[in-house]
Amino acid sequence: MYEDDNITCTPKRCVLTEVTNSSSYVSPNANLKLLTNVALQYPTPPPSAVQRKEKFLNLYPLHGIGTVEIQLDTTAASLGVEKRRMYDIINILEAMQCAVHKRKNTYLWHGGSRLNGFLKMLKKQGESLRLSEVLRGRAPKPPTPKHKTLGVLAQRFLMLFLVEPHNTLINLEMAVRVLIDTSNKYKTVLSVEQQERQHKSKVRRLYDIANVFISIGLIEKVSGNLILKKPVFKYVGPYKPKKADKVMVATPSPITPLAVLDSQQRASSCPVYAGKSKRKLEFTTPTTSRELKLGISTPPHTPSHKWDEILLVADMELTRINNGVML
DNA sequence: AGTTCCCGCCAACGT
DNA sequence: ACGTTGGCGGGAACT
Repeated sequence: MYEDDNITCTPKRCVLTEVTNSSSYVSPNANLKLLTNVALQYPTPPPSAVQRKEKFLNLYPLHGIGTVEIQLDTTAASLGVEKRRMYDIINILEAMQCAVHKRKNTYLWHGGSRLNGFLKMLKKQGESLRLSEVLRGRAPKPPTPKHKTLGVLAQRFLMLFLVEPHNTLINLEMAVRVLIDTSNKYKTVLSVEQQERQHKSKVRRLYDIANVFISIGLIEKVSGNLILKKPVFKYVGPYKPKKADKVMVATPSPITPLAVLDSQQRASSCPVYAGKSKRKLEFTTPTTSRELKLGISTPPHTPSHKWDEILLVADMELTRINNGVML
């Protein structure tokens, strides 16, 4: 994937004099200038920013290169992006265990070697967090840590897919509602528009995350959705959660988000953000956690019907709206 | 007019 | 102090 993919057609080839209407000889330097000017006459590809992630993964592919060190500053330079943007990418990748923070400015790149195992663990954690139920408004949202939010958000976003039947469609709005704990223990009641801004902000984060996930082939954007105007995503990654057993349509039970649900959260159930050092949030490595054999004994078949999927999403939307109304 | 995402301020943390 | 990370939201760029 190269960034000039955007150029839909190659400009017709012609001699310099044809475009510059100058026929006299010019020095190489002047020639260069001319070329630059000429180049500017043609449609330029958009300042490849969306492709930052692709560029990065081009440099550090998921497979093929072993374990290598990544220097943030030099990588940023070679990608032609500011360093700040490197964090956006690497934090998400780190949350997927593709890289570990080694020391200042340095990450160790593992690529996708640990991905499968990690996905299994994420699924486990997603179950511990009862995300399936949270999705349907039947369980309290897990508390969100205050640090490493991008990484945690990324992990939990992925958990949603892993915990649900395969091919479940998830949209960002819904994910944010589910994943972001809006309860602030300090009665600093956020105004409606504050909540609004916060929500939008989180959706922005999720866009970044989703794009990285797309880049590493974990999810796909499902376009042409006629029912919901917002984009929905589906999991297409390596480790298939489970065979879709009969897509069940969640009961649209409007529930009171936080009132009904008093949290009997157990910290033990979410090792994701264990560790209390403010910044130092290690994401649990599969090596340290005891072996988790996932007993997915879900044989069923019934290849999920597209409409069932859509219904499910629509239903979740409904639930979401219901919840929203009662905020 | 809404969706998607770029960009950079600046705070929180580390040294 | 000063450098490194990264939360966060305005608003540009795209539909």
